[in-house]
Amino acid sequence: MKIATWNVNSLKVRLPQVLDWLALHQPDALCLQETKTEDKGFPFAELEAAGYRALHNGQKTYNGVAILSRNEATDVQRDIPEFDDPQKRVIAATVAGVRLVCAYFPNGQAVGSDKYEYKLRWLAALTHWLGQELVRHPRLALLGDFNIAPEDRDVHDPVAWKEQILCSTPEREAFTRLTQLGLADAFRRFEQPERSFSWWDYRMMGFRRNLGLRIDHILLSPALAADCRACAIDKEPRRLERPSDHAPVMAEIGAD
DNA sequence: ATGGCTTGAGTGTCAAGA
Repeated sequence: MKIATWNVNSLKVRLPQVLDWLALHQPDALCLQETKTEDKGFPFAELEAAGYRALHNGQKTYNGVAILSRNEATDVQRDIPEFDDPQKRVIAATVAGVRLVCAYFPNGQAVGSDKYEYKLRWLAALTHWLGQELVRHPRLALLGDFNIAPEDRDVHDPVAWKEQILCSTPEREAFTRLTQLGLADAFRRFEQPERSFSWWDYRMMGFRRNLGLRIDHILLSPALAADCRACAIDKEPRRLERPSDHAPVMAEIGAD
Protein backbone atom coordinates (compact mmCIF):
# COMPACT_ATOMS: atom_id res chain seq x y z
CA MET A 1 0.00 0.00 0.00
CA LYS A 2 1.38 3.35 -1.06
CA ILE A 3 0.31 6.43 0.92
CA ALA A 4 1.40 10.02 0.38
CA THR A 5 0.94 13.62 1.49
CA TRP A 6 1.25 16.86 -0.47
CA ASN A 7 0.58 20.47 0.42
CA VAL A 8 -0.60 21.68 -2.99
CA ASN A 9 -1.02 25.40 -2.12
CA SER A 10 -4.36 25.71 -3.98
CA LEU A 11 -5.86 22.62 -5.58
CA LYS A 12 -7.44 24.76 -8.29
CA VAL A 13 -4.01 25.83 -9.53
CA ARG A 14 -2.31 22.47 -8.95
CA LEU A 15 -4.99 20.03 -10.18
CA PRO A 16 -3.18 19.16 -13.43
CA GLN A 17 -0.01 18.39 -11.46
CA VAL A 18 -1.96 16.30 -8.95
CA LEU A 19 -3.63 14.29 -11.74
CA ASP A 20 -0.26 13.70 -13.42
CA TRP A 21 1.28 12.67 -10.12
CA LEU A 22 -1.55 10.23 -9.35
CA ALA A 23 -1.21 8.65 -12.79
CA LEU A 24 2.55 8.32 -12.40
CA HIS A 25 2.72 6.95 -8.85
CA GLN A 26 -0.73 5.41 -8.44
CA PRO A 27 -0.83 5.76 -4.64
CA ASP A 28 -3.59 3.99 -2.76
CA ALA A 29 -4.19 7.22 -0.86
CA LEU A 30 -3.03 10.82 -1.20
CA CYS A 31 -3.58 13.38 1.56
CA LEU A 32 -3.76 16.98 0.40
CA GLN A 33 -3.37 20.20 2.36
CA GLU A 34 -4.17 23.82 1.49
CA THR A 35 -6.89 23.03 -1.03
CA LYS A 36 -8.04 26.64 -0.44
CA THR A 37 -11.59 26.01 -1.61
CA GLU A 38 -15.04 25.13 -0.42
CA ASP A 39 -16.64 21.86 -1.54
CA LYS A 40 -18.35 23.63 -4.43
CA GLY A 41 -14.98 24.44 -6.01
CA PHE A 42 -13.48 21.01 -5.31
CA PRO A 43 -12.71 18.88 -8.40
CA PHE A 44 -14.61 15.74 -7.37
CA ALA A 45 -15.50 14.81 -10.98
CA GLU A 46 -11.97 15.19 -12.37
CA LEU A 47 -10.53 13.06 -9.56
CA GLU A 48 -13.21 10.42 -9.97
CA ALA A 49 -12.42 10.23 -13.69
CA ALA A 50 -8.83 9.57 -12.65
CA GLY A 51 -9.95 6.68 -10.45
CA TYR A 52 -9.93 8.42 -7.07
CA ARG A 53 -12.72 9.14 -4.61
CA ALA A 54 -12.26 12.23 -2.51
CA LEU A 55 -13.16 13.32 1.00
CA HIS A 56 -12.81 17.03 1.62
CA ASN A 57 -12.89 19.37 4.60
CA GLY A 58 -12.52 22.79 3.06
CA GLN A 59 -13.19 26.49 3.38
CA LYS A 60 -12.87 29.59 1.23
CA THR A 61 -9.37 31.02 0.60
CA TYR A 62 -7.42 29.30 3.40
CA ASN A 63 -6.55 25.83 4.73
CA GLY A 64 -8.60 22.86 3.50
CA VAL A 65 -7.62 19.18 3.58
CA ALA A 66 -8.61 16.14 1.53
CA ILE A 67 -8.06 12.40 1.35
CA LEU A 68 -8.01 10.87 -2.13
CA SER A 69 -8.23 7.09 -2.29
CA ARG A 70 -8.68 4.38 -4.88
CA ASN A 71 -10.76 2.27 -2.49
CA GLU A 72 -13.69 3.23 -0.33
CA ALA A 73 -12.97 5.33 2.76
CA THR A 74 -15.04 4.77 5.87
CA ASP A 75 -15.48 6.18 9.38
CA VAL A 76 -14.85 9.75 8.22
CA GLN A 77 -13.94 12.35 10.84
CA ARG A 78 -13.68 16.07 10.05
CA ASP A 79 -11.79 18.37 12.48
CA ILE A 80 -10.35 17.50 15.88
CA PRO A 81 -13.18 16.35 18.17
CA GLU A 82 -13.96 18.68 21.08
CA PHE A 83 -11.58 21.37 19.76
CA ASP A 84 -13.58 24.39 18.71
CA ASP A 85 -11.90 25.73 15.58
CA PRO A 86 -13.33 27.29 12.40
CA GLN A 87 -10.12 26.49 10.47
CA LYS A 88 -10.38 23.38 8.33
CA ARG A 89 -7.16 21.52 9.05
CA VAL A 90 -8.01 17.87 9.72
CA ILE A 91 -9.77 15.00 8.00
CA ALA A 92 -9.46 11.32 8.92
CA ALA A 93 -10.80 8.13 7.38
CA THR A 94 -10.10 4.42 7.20
CA VAL A 95 -8.86 3.01 3.88
CA ALA A 96 -7.97 -0.68 3.42
CA GLY A 97 -7.75 -1.18 7.18
CA VAL A 98 -5.45 1.80 7.71
CA ARG A 99 -6.58 4.85 9.68
CA LEU A 100 -5.36 7.89 7.73
CA VAL A 101 -5.21 11.21 9.54
CA CYS A 102 -4.56 14.10 7.15
CA ALA A 103 -3.54 17.31 8.88
CA TYR A 104 -2.49 20.84 7.98
CA PHE A 105 -0.77 22.06 11.14
CA PRO A 106 -0.94 25.80 11.87
CA ASN A 107 2.02 27.85 10.67
CA GLY A 108 2.37 29.90 13.85
CA GLN A 109 3.71 33.00 12.07
CA ALA A 110 6.19 34.05 14.78
CA VAL A 111 7.30 32.65 18.14
CA GLY A 112 5.25 34.31 20.87
CA SER A 113 2.48 35.58 18.57
CA ASP A 114 -1.23 34.81 18.99
CA LYS A 115 -0.95 32.41 16.04
CA TYR A 116 1.93 30.66 17.79
CA GLU A 117 -0.18 30.18 20.91
CA TYR A 118 -2.95 28.80 18.70
CA LYS A 119 -0.45 26.41 17.08
CA LEU A 120 0.61 25.03 20.46
CA ARG A 121 -3.01 24.65 21.64
CA TRP A 122 -3.88 22.94 18.34
CA LEU A 123 -0.91 20.58 18.74
CA ALA A 124 -2.00 19.66 22.27
CA ALA A 125 -5.56 18.95 21.08
CA LEU A 126 -4.35 16.86 18.14
CA THR A 127 -2.03 14.83 20.37
CA HIS A 128 -4.77 14.21 22.93
CA TRP A 129 -7.18 13.04 20.22
CA LEU A 130 -4.61 10.80 18.49
CA GLY A 131 -3.87 9.10 21.80
CA GLN A 132 -7.49 7.96 21.84
CA GLU A 133 -7.58 7.26 18.11
CA LEU A 134 -4.58 4.91 18.39
CA VAL A 135 -6.47 2.72 20.86
CA ARG A 136 -9.30 2.30 18.37
CA HIS A 137 -7.05 2.08 15.30
CA PRO A 138 -3.70 0.32 15.88
CA ARG A 139 -2.88 0.70 12.17
CA LEU A 140 -2.75 4.51 12.01
CA ALA A 141 -0.79 6.98 9.88
CA LEU A 142 -0.58 10.73 10.49
CA LEU A 143 0.28 12.51 7.25
CA GLY A 144 0.52 16.17 6.45
CA ASP A 145 2.19 19.53 6.54
CA PHE A 146 3.34 19.64 10.17
CA ASN A 147 4.95 23.07 9.87
CA ILE A 148 7.65 21.73 12.21
CA ALA A 149 11.23 20.85 11.30
CA PRO A 150 11.89 18.20 13.95
CA GLU A 151 15.69 18.40 14.04
CA ASP A 152 18.51 20.69 12.93
CA ARG A 153 19.36 18.29 10.09
CA ASP A 154 15.89 19.10 8.69
CA VAL A 155 16.90 22.76 8.28
CA HIS A 156 19.18 24.21 5.58
CA ASP A 157 20.61 26.81 7.98
CA PRO A 158 20.03 25.74 11.60
CA VAL A 159 21.86 28.77 12.96
CA ALA A 160 19.67 31.27 11.10
CA TRP A 161 16.52 29.33 12.07
CA LYS A 162 17.48 28.71 15.70
CA GLU A 163 14.36 29.15 17.89
CA GLN A 164 12.53 30.66 14.92
CA ILE A 165 9.06 29.62 13.85
CA LEU A 166 8.89 25.97 12.63
CA CYS A 167 12.08 25.20 14.61
CA SER A 168 11.45 26.48 18.15
CA THR A 169 11.91 24.18 21.15
CA PRO A 170 8.19 24.16 22.14
CA GLU A 171 7.23 23.15 18.58
CA ARG A 172 9.86 20.40 18.51
CA GLU A 173 8.73 19.21 21.94
CA ALA A 174 5.17 18.99 20.60
CA PHE A 175 6.49 16.88 17.71
CA THR A 176 8.29 14.66 20.23
CA ARG A 177 5.04 14.19 22.16
CA LEU A 178 3.48 12.83 18.96
CA THR A 179 6.36 10.36 18.64
CA GLN A 180 5.90 9.42 22.30
CA LEU A 181 2.43 8.17 21.40
CA GLY A 182 4.35 5.51 19.48
CA LEU A 183 4.25 7.30 16.12
CA ALA A 184 7.48 6.95 14.14
CA ASP A 185 8.81 9.35 11.49
CA ALA A 186 8.72 7.06 8.44
CA PHE A 187 11.35 9.13 6.60
CA ARG A 188 14.00 8.56 9.27
CA ARG A 189 13.53 4.80 9.28
CA PHE A 190 15.54 4.70 6.04
CA GLU A 191 18.81 6.05 4.79
CA GLN A 192 18.23 9.42 3.15
CA PRO A 193 20.29 11.97 1.24
CA GLU A 194 21.92 14.73 3.27
CA ARG A 195 19.99 17.98 3.24
CA SER A 196 16.61 16.40 2.43
CA PHE A 197 13.80 18.95 2.55
CA SER A 198 10.10 19.08 1.62
CA TRP A 199 9.54 22.84 1.39
CA TRP A 200 11.49 25.63 -0.29
CA ASP A 201 10.65 29.35 -0.28
CA TYR A 202 9.40 30.68 -3.61
CA ARG A 203 11.72 33.65 -3.15
CA MET A 204 15.49 33.88 -3.57
CA MET A 205 15.67 30.79 -5.78
CA GLY A 206 15.19 28.74 -2.64
CA PHE A 207 14.67 25.46 -4.50
CA ARG A 208 17.58 25.80 -6.89
CA ARG A 209 19.87 26.55 -3.95
CA ASN A 210 18.20 23.83 -1.81
CA LEU A 211 17.43 26.35 0.92
CA GLY A 212 14.65 24.26 2.42
CA LEU A 213 13.08 22.72 5.47
CA ARG A 214 11.66 19.24 6.07
CA ILE A 215 8.24 20.03 7.50
CA ASP A 216 5.97 17.52 5.69
CA HIS A 217 5.88 14.17 7.41
CA ILE A 218 4.39 10.69 7.59
CA LEU A 219 4.20 9.29 11.13
CA LEU A 220 3.32 5.64 11.59
CA SER A 221 1.93 3.65 14.50
CA PRO A 222 4.08 0.67 15.62
CA ALA A 223 2.02 -1.84 13.61
CA LEU A 224 2.43 0.20 10.40
CA ALA A 225 6.05 1.16 11.05
CA ALA A 226 6.91 -2.55 11.28
CA ASP A 227 5.45 -2.99 7.78
CA CYS A 228 6.96 0.15 6.24
CA ARG A 229 9.23 -0.69 3.28
CA ALA A 230 10.23 2.77 2.09
CA CYS A 231 9.70 6.49 2.52
CA ALA A 232 10.87 9.30 0.24
CA ILE A 233 10.37 12.91 -0.73
CA ASP A 234 9.58 13.38 -4.43
CA LYS A 235 11.25 16.61 -5.54
CA GLU A 236 10.15 16.25 -9.17
CA PRO A 237 6.90 18.28 -8.91
CA ARG A 238 8.87 21.15 -7.36
CA ARG A 239 10.81 21.46 -10.64
CA LEU A 240 7.66 22.04 -12.74
CA GLU A 241 6.26 25.35 -13.97
CA ARG A 242 4.06 26.95 -11.29
CA PRO A 243 4.94 24.43 -8.58
CA SER A 244 3.61 24.18 -5.06
CA ASP A 245 6.26 25.32 -2.60
CA HIS A 246 5.96 21.83 -0.99
CA ALA A 247 7.02 18.46 -2.41
CA PRO A 248 5.04 15.24 -1.88
CA VAL A 249 6.21 12.68 0.66
CA MET A 250 5.29 9.03 0.15
CA ALA A 251 5.59 5.79 2.07
CA GLU A 252 5.19 2.16 1.11
CA ILE A 253 3.49 -0.11 3.62
CA GLY A 254 3.63 -3.90 3.43
CA ALA A 255 3.34 -5.92 0.24
CA ASP A 256 1.87 -4.89 -3.16
C1' DA B 1 16.30 45.82 5.37
C1' DT B 2 10.91 41.63 8.24
C1' DG B 3 11.94 42.32 1.87
C1' DG B 4 12.54 38.76 -1.84
C1' DC B 5 7.22 34.93 -4.50
C1' DT B 6 2.55 32.89 -4.78
C1' DT B 7 -2.30 32.53 -3.84
C1' DG B 8 -7.20 34.19 -3.25
C1' DA B 9 -10.11 37.95 -2.95
C1' DG B 10 -11.52 41.11 -6.26
C1' DT B 11 -10.27 45.07 -9.61
C1' DG B 12 -6.98 48.13 -4.76
C1' DT B 13 -3.62 46.02 -2.81
C1' DC B 14 -3.59 43.20 1.09
C1' DA B 15 -3.38 38.94 4.27
C1' DA B 16 -1.08 34.79 4.79
C1' DG B 17 2.14 31.49 4.02
C1' DA B 18 6.90 29.38 6.20
